[in-house]
Amino acid sequence: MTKTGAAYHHGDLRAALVRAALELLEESGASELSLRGVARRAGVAPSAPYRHYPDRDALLSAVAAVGYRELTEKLATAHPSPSTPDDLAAVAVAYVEFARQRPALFRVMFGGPCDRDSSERAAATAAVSAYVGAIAERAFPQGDKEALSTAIWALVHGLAFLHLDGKLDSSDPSGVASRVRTSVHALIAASASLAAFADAEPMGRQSEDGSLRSSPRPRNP
Amino acid sequence: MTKTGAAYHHGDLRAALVRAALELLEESGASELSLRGVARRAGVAPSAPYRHYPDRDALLSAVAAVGYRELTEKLATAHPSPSTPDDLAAVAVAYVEFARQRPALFRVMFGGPCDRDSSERAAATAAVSAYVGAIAERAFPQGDKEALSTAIWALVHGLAFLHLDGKLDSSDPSGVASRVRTSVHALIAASASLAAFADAEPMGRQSEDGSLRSSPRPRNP
DNA sequence: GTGTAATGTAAGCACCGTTCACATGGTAGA
DNA sequence: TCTACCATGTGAACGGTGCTTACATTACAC
Repeated sequence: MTKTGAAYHHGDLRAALVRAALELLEESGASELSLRGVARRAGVAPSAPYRHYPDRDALLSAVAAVGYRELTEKLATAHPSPSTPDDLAAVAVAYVEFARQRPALFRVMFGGPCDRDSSERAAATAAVSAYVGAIAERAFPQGDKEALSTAIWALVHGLAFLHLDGKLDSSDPSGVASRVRTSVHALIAASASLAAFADAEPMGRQSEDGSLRSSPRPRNP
Repeated sequence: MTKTGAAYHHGDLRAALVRAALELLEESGASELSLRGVARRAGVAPSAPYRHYPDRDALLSAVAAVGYRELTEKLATAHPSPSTPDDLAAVAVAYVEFARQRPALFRVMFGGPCDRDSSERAAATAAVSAYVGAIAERAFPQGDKEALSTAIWALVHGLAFLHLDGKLDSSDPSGVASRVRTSVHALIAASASLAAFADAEPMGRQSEDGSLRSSPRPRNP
C-alpha cells in the first residue's frame, strides 16, 4: 500500500502526476512547473497531489529522477564504454543534446537547490555519477579517478548549461554538436601542449604526491 | 532623464531596487526573489518598480549584470593574466568560490533562460566571455581560441554548478578549493597522457569534418 | 456487512506578478 | 512667479500560486 503500483480512486495518481508533469515540461518548453497545473492536467483537484507528495519540491524530485534515468540511458546509447577522445566527445555531445532537446526537464534536474531528502533523486544522481566515473577510469587509467570524473562531468555539464542559457549559440543542432566535439578535443590537445611546457615533473600520476607545487593537499572531505 | 543618476521622489529608485534585491539575495541565501519583497525592502509600493522595469525579469537582469561585473572583478583579482596550470586553477577556484559564497546571485546570473533583450546584461556577459577568451589565448597560444575559451569556461562553470547543486560536497571551503585545483590539474595531466595515445589525427581543428559515426540522426521523440 | 484508513474534494489563507485609475511633486515654459 | 505637464509613487484589484484544513468518498480487512 502506498506503494507505487497501487491503484485507488484514480488509479495510481502518484505516477500519473509525474507523467503529467513531464508532458507539461515537454510542451511549455521552458517555464516553471506549477503544482496546480500538474493537478489540472491529471484531471484532479489542486489539493490531491498532497496525498502523494509532501510538497511541490518532492514532486519535482520525482520528475528529476525520471530525467536522470533517461539521461543515463541516452549517454549509454551514445557510447557504452568510451575510452578515446572521439568516444568522450560523442558522450559529451549526447549530454548537451539532452539538455538542448529537453531544457525544461534539464533545469528541473539541475536548476535548483535539490532535495537532499529524496532518496529516489539521490539514487538517480548517483547513477549518473557512477557512469561518469566509469568513463574516467577507463579513459584515464593512471589518473585520480574521482578528480577526473568530476572534471569531466563538470566540463560537459558546463557546456550544456552555457548552451541552455544562451551564452553559446544553440540554434543549429549540428553546430552545437561540432562545437562540443571541438571543445573537448581542443581542451585535450591544448592541455597536452601546455603540459609539455610544464613537464618539469612527470605527467599523469601526480595526483597524490608533489602535485604542481600549487596545492599542498589533493582533497579531504 | 530616466538616466541612472536622476533622483525624483524617492531618489533613484531604479538603483535602490537593485541594491535591495542584492541584499535580499545575500540574506535569504538561496530562495527566489519576489518583486514585491524587493519593493517592500526598498520601502515602496508593490507597483512602484514597474515605473523603472517593465517586469520582474528586467529587474533580475539588472541584478545579474551587477553580478557579472563583480564576478569579473573577482576573477581578475585572483589572477590578472593566468598562463600556467596553477594560474588557471587559481582562477577556477575564484569562480567556484564566487558561486559558493553568493549562490543566490549566481543562480540569478546563470539559472534561468536569460533576457536576450537586456543590453546591460548582454554587455556584462560579453565581458566575462572576453576575459575567459583572453585567458585561453594566453595559456594556449597555438590552439583554437574560441573553442578553448568555451571549453575552459564550461569546465569551470560546470564545477561551480555541481557544487552549488550538491552534486559535489561543498561544506568545507578549503576542500572545495583543493578539489577544484585537483580537477583542473588532473584533467590537464590526464589529457596529456591520453593525447599521446590518440595522436593519429591532428588535434585542435577538426570541428567541421570528421564527425564520429555515432549518431546518424539527432532526434525524433 | 461494517469499520477504517487511504484517497480525492472544496473552500480558504497568504502570497505572488501585473495592471489601472489616481495622487503627488519636480521642472519647463509662460 | 505661476502654471501646466509629465515623471514618479500609491492603492486597490485581478487571476494565479503553494499549501492547509475540514469534509466526502471509496476500497479493502475483518
